[in-house]
Amino acid sequence: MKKQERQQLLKRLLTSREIERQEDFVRLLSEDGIHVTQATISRDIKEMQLVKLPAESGGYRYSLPVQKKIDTQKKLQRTLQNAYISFAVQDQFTILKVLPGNGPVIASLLDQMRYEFVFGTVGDDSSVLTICVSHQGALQLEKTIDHMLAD
Amino acid sequence: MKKQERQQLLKRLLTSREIERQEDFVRLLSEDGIHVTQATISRDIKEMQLVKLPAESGGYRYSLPVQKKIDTQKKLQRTLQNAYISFAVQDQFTILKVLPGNGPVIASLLDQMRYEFVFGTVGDDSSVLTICVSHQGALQLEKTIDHMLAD
DNA sequence: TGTGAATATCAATTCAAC
DNA sequence: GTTGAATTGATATTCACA
Repeated sequence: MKKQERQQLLKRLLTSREIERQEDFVRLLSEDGIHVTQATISRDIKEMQLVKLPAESGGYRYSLPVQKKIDTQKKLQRTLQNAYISFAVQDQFTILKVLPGNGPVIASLLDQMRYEFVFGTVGDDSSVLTICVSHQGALQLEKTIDHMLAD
Repeated sequence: MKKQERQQLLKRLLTSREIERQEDFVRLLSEDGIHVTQATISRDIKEMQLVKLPAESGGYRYSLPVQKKIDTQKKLQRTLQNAYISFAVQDQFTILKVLPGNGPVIASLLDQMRYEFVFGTVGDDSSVLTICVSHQGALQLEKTIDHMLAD
């Protein structure tokens, strides 16, 4: 049993079972006849960049890596905090005013976040127009941006 | 100092500092004159659904929640595992054949994943055409899909 | 390099108090 | 409902060795 094969198996387990603890991996693997210790699982998890998430259910779940999304959100937040001027909502539209030069990057980052309430975004030098799926959606976007600015 | 204020502060710290351990939070808060214990931070982290990520640098970082991205990936993987028929690469293009009805949802999920090597995706009833940024990118997409199917 | 055994470190929970 | 102190529980690392 090579490390790589084991790690493939870990991924498979991750999507097919609820893994709360590293010991769960140890147990499930041993049911498949693969005997490793928690120490090895810990190393695998680090290497695979798996994460332990607080689950909605109240417990914890191990999950696949998520680095990119986080990076995007961080960048958007930082950019907003640096460049924000004003925000307005009308119907399903929003207009975000930002410091010159920041419109396109913010529009792009908003796109990348793939908010389900955003239909599309376009940014010129100092404005970002967002078309939301509804007025409700526009309000959600407002809330989201407020949060980022407040954080 | 209310819990909510403290949690806002935690978010701010998260984006402005590198937090490796819960004790880092305790220390940084106490520098701001806010005295709580690791137990409280642990509860905050659970409630805010923060995650401890294996960092590229080798250590660990606490980070903002990431549930949505994970959900998307899981859904894409499950859908692919259910509906996959074949995959082909030519130049910077790929054609994925799937069971009837699954093309649009897979195209959409692929879009949502925002793979940096994918330029654009379009799905009809049973096919998904992806335009990648390069032939290399197309190969990366192939690898990604293979992984999902293998997991 | 990869691993287990033991250990150290870190995180989650319990329990009492407010 | 919220917290700290103490504790338990879980995870990361060290060290020896294959």
